[in-house]
Amino acid sequence: MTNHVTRAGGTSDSRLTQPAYDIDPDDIPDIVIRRLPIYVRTLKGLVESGSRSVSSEELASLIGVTAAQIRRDLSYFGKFGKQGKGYDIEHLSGAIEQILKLDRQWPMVLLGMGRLGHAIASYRGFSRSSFTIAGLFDADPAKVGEKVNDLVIRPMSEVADAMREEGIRVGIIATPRVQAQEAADLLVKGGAEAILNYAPVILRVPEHVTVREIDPVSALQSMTYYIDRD
Amino acid sequence: MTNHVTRAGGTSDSRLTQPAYDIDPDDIPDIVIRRLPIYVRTLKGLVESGSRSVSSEELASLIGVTAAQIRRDLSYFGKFGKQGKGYDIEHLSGAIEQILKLDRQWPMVLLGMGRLGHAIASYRGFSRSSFTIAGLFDADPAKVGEKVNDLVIRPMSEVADAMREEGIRVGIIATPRVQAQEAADLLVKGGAEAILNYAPVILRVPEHVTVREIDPVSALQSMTYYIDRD
DNA sequence: TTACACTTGTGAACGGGAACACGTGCAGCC
DNA sequence: GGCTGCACGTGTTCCCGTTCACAAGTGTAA
Repeated sequence: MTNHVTRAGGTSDSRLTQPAYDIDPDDIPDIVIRRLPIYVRTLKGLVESGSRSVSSEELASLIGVTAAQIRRDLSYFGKFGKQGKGYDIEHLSGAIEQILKLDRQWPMVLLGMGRLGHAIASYRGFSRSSFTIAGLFDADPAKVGEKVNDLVIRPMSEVADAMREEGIRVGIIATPRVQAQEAADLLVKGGAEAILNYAPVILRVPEHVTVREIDPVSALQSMTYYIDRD
Repeated sequence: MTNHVTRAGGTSDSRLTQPAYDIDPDDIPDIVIRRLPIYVRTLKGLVESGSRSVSSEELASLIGVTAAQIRRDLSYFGKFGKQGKGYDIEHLSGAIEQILKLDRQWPMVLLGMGRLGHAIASYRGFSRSSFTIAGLFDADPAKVGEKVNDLVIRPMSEVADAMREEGIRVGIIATPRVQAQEAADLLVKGGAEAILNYAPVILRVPEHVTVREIDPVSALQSMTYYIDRD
């Protein structure tokens, strides 16, 4: 995690071009990075509604944060707005997508093809974004060979090789809890740099690998704390 | 959100009893609350492995946080440990479950019975915890009447009434994006205090309603930022 | 019984992200 | 074309969660 973020070249949008050289990704709080997808999503909604530009104030009220926070967040990456005018929606949206490297397709492997794995494999939300499930894997020989959405389930042992061959660096873990760490190790062996973990375990991975947890049960378990009456 | 947290009565475990009166839930950072389910989960894992007690140090390294943080987190709710000894695993686990109100069953309604809704309805992770899906709802008349795991899909218009009748205060939204706010409004109307939202939208809800987002696409989109090479 | 090793609970210090507040520059209008 | 006002970008302040550090309590062993 020591390279620089916004690559030269890319789009030919010459107005509103930001410098954005010499930004160390490590200097930007992760919390800021996690807000960026929300900004993109909201901006795309605004495009649909036909707007050309937004102020930080409007965007903020749409998202439910403060305008100052949006301005500060964006300032980490450059200058995207015009004083007195606001932000050009399409431009800003594109710029953030570029920052997040969403201006390309990301193939992913999916590990664990039980009920959850099947559901994820069929989930349409991924394909609508920049992500494609390109490989399905399961440790159970009985499941290997089964066809799901034009993909054949392959044996777990082949994950690392498949990732290297196909240049895949994003993995999804949907195995049972006890096999999740093992799955993570395989992903790391295959060169994974990003892991989406649906198993309720804290994974041990090297420094350079990012992990995000999807944990609906924890989410529910923390919400009940706030429920008032019995 | 102005009542007090740890109710009197409950378990009869008289050793290691903490005071815990006069704790205002609002005074405790939400981030702390969100860590508690992880503590419980880890403690339960330790029970299985046969241990009797843990130190904050051990627990911390298991979870991947600092020992000081665990001690501080727990201190918001009372005194659960013994100096020189650590924490009694079973007791601490039970105490946190009580704090989170996991010492009972929470029935939930599930709104939106598309692919995602079906997957959630069949998800075993909920039933293994303190949560049960008690009602399925969809706006599409064609889906109404369909039976899924012993439950019949009911029309969306009946949500609020059903919740009040059955005393349900937790809802899951699995509708398409554009119907999610509408679904949230119905849940609020039915008296929901906790909403688990799988739709990629920011929901507008009254102050006293807690919402947690499950958003795998955002998670992926923020991770690609950190991926190094092309 | 005393000494010692261990670990908690918490006051105090620290650090980092959020919010404030304003100088600056662009836009639009008379 | 000059003037007015709006909204960005950012130096500064503030706040809150995290970490430090240690006094005090507990168990063990000689």
